[in-house]
Amino acid sequence: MNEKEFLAAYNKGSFEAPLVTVDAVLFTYQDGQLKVLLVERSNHPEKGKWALPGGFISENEDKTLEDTVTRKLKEKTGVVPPYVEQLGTFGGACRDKRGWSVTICYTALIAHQACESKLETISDVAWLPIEKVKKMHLAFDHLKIINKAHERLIQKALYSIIPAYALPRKFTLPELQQVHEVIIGKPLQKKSFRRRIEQAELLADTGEKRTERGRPATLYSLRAGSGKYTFVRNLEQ
Amino acid sequence: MNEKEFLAAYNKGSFEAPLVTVDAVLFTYQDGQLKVLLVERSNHPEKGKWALPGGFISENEDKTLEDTVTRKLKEKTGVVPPYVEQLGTFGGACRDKRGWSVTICYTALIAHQACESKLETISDVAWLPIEKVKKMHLAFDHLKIINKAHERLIQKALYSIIPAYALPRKFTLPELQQVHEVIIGKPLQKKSFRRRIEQAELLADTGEKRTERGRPATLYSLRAGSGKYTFVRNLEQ
DNA sequence: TTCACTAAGTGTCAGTTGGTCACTTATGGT
DNA sequence: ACCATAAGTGACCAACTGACACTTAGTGAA
Repeated sequence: MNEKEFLAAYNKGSFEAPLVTVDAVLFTYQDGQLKVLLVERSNHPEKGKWALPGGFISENEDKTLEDTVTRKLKEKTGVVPPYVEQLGTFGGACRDKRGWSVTICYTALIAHQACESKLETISDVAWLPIEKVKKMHLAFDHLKIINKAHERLIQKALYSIIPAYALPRKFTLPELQQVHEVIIGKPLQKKSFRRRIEQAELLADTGEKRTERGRPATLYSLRAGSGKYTFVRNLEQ
Repeated sequence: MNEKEFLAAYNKGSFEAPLVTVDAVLFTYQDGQLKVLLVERSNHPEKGKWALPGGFISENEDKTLEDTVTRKLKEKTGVVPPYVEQLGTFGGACRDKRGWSVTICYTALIAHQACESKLETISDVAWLPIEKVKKMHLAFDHLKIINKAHERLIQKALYSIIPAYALPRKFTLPELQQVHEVIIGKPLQKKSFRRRIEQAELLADTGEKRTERGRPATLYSLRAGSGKYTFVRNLEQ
């Protein structure tokens, strides 16, 4: 079938288009764990199972795919996460029993504190530790998607300071190192970590300190405009 | 609109789903240049303009998105490229005048020799040098997509030997270096390049040599099973 | 006020990697 | 036999990274 034939069938409605959704793997750091935001499905198929937050494109409200994902995340968390990046698109004939489906997935990071109030008002949404999630049986192929998002996040933790977006605006270097360690799953050398971060010149010293047992730690924030230049070495993506 | 309402509208046909296509940026190395395979559009919209090869998902023929992209590339080149990787998905309300559209894009590499015979039989398909393409006015947002694919390919040329897939099965290290240099757009140091490649242990010495002025060059081939382990350093993608 | 405890942050050295460039090697042609 | 040409290597230096001991700045108890 060529393009002309396809479009003729499509316009007649005699062609079944794939179901298109936009989903997000939203990470945060809470209680020393890396957590993922999941939603309990209230509709068939896969009713009752945990799934990634997401939904259908709204041709009225959305101009871009990013509009869709941020709209959906705002519905669940009340805020737009500071970091959102496309992860990949998963599609196929068998991933949804209704037939061919395609989901465009995003990875996002947020400080859990930023959306605490909203989350308390919704019962079917929860932060779940990624280690626990990996043993669960999620809806569709969402576990595969989460695994891919985690793999990518590990790479980012090794070569960038993007994990900082999982923390509140002000944070200490030891805190940031903990986030990296939890993401990667193994301890990092303090000196090497700090060197890497400092060389990147992507953090701004707020001048403030935080004290709680031991020497006070300097509070840093992500430098303005570091959105696209968050990489420590001259790698990209 | 929640999921239930959406699905009700969708099933009634009262909801206009986005037009979903799968496209590919297929690169090759020919005559000292990096080239991209483009197709001249024979249908509205954008009729007559050059566009990326691609098309609609066939719910009969395709089980996965990779099936769609390889099927489409085989239609144009006669063969399935040895390297195909998802690049990203581009969607929005304005990129196609017909309304909301989504295109899932792939990057692919192939030796131009592998598809020469087929290409001679199709008149509206051509290898165009990327430098020329960047100054052209392509259909839809395809130039933006090609630029993104090129940026990603540059990163791969810096840290992997994936560009080897743009060459025939057997090639010399100086040839591979040329491909990398053309992709990156600047010369590379011979010794550093060779060290990087050798350390990766991803090439197999075929035992053969190729002579044409000067000392004969050793012919290498990509090691079997190096498909997913093509990276020189322990980076990922 | 002094001392112990804790955790942040630094100094330093050794091993590794990467850039540079001159050198050697293998071939064909004069 | 020698030269031209291009492949492939040796060797040095600078930069980066890991490892770990050390110093520093705070709290709280004697």
